Amino acid sequence: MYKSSTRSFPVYDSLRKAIIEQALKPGVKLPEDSIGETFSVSRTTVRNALVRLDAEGLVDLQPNRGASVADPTIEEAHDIFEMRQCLEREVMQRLCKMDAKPIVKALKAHLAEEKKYLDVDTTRSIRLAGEFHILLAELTGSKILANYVNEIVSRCSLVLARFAQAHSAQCGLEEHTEIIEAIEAGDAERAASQMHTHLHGVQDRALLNPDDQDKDNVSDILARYVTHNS
Amino acid sequence: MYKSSTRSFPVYDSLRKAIIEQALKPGVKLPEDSIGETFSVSRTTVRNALVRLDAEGLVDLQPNRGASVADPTIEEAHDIFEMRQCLEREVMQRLCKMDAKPIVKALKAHLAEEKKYLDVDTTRSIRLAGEFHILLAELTGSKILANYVNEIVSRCSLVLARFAQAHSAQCGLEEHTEIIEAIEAGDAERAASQMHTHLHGVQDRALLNPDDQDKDNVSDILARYVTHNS
DNA sequence: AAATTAAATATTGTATTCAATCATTGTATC
DNA sequence: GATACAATGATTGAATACAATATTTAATTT
Repeated sequence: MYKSSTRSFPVYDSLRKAIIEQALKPGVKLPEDSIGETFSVSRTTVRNALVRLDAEGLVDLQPNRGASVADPTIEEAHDIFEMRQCLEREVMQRLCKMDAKPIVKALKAHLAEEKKYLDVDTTRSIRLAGEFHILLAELTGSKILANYVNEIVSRCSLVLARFAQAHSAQCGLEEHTEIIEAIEAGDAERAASQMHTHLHGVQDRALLNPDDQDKDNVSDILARYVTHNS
Repeated sequence: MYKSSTRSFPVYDSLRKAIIEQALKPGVKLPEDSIGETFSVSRTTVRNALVRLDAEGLVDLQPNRGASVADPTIEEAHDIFEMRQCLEREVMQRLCKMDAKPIVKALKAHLAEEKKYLDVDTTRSIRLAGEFHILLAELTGSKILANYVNEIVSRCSLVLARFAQAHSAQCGLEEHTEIIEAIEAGDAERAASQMHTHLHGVQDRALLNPDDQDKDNVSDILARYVTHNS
């Protein structure tokens, strides 16, 4: 998935995770210097990571003014969710045309994992909920589609970080279960509609009564993400 | 759209155009040195452009082995076209929910341009045909969707460069006309189906009897793209 | 002659350096 | 007290330099 230099990958990956897990909030400045110090790499290396994150829409890079965590407007927020609806509908339709057996097996395994950490490890729980959607996309067998879904799910996390009140908008486990059942039945119509309802729920809880957040500093937050593997 | 350093933009843009216009064929190596010389910039600057192009899927960046123009497999080629179908269907559905008047006006203006250069300037003609699809996406008002379409259209050019025999697979003007008519009628079903047929035609002509191409060098080709503003 | 190894060359990875631009603070003026 | 300006400091832009890794060529061995 990611290529390019060995050293910039950890920077890219840590920043990405920190943004998705909402430790780095939208609008926070990302100075090359301090990030470089945190990871003991040069600015050159940091910059590569930032360019990539900018291309993925997680970071906003402005000439001569540096990088900051992307800070979507409410319009962009809606756009992003609408795009996600489109992509995940496609995922549902494709999955329902395929052999359900191995797909359902993989999904149920993931669901078990989700259950396991529910009310135990919140951070992990949130991550797993997101990864459920990515797994769905991967199971279509299309790397391109999976990439797009991965990207849009990340950007949705960003939107939630920006507009939702703390963790109000999370994936419901039962809804994931229902989606799996629809796929098992090979009912594309139902699967797509379940997914639509599911995502719409998340979106509504997030965007109906948006709650403006305030930002804070970087270095200490980021420090916790250094070599924070898995 | 693109941000980041002033100097790397021309490099990014020229490479992008050269790849899309199929002057730089899939698999061709893109050494940082020679590209830097062509644009009179340092490798640092070139590299930024390459990282970005890699993120967009037009360039393949491998650790310690440099960059080359992406060289999609036949499976990826199908994936890319399928993805494009998905995205452009979305575009059609959105456009048909909107006020047709200004949309149709913009599209007809573009179509006139396409007609103007047909059989006159082949390169321009091909570019305009691609831009018709991008214009459609932009008219939805969603920057995110427009970006995705832009990206996927570029990647389709790459696929055509890789598998189609020279210019066998081009957009038909009449088909663009029919799409506009469907939008004018506000008939989402028909618009989507027209678009599907249109794209399927291009795909078929390209991927049914794929024709392996051979590659050649970079510098002289790129030279024609330096500050090729228009 | 074919295959292996070793040396030389070319290319990329990354840090460092200096220049250019932006942000901030302090000062003067109205 | 508010605004405009100037000087300082901080941050980014981009080239250079050196290290690490690949690739090519030549030499050696079988």
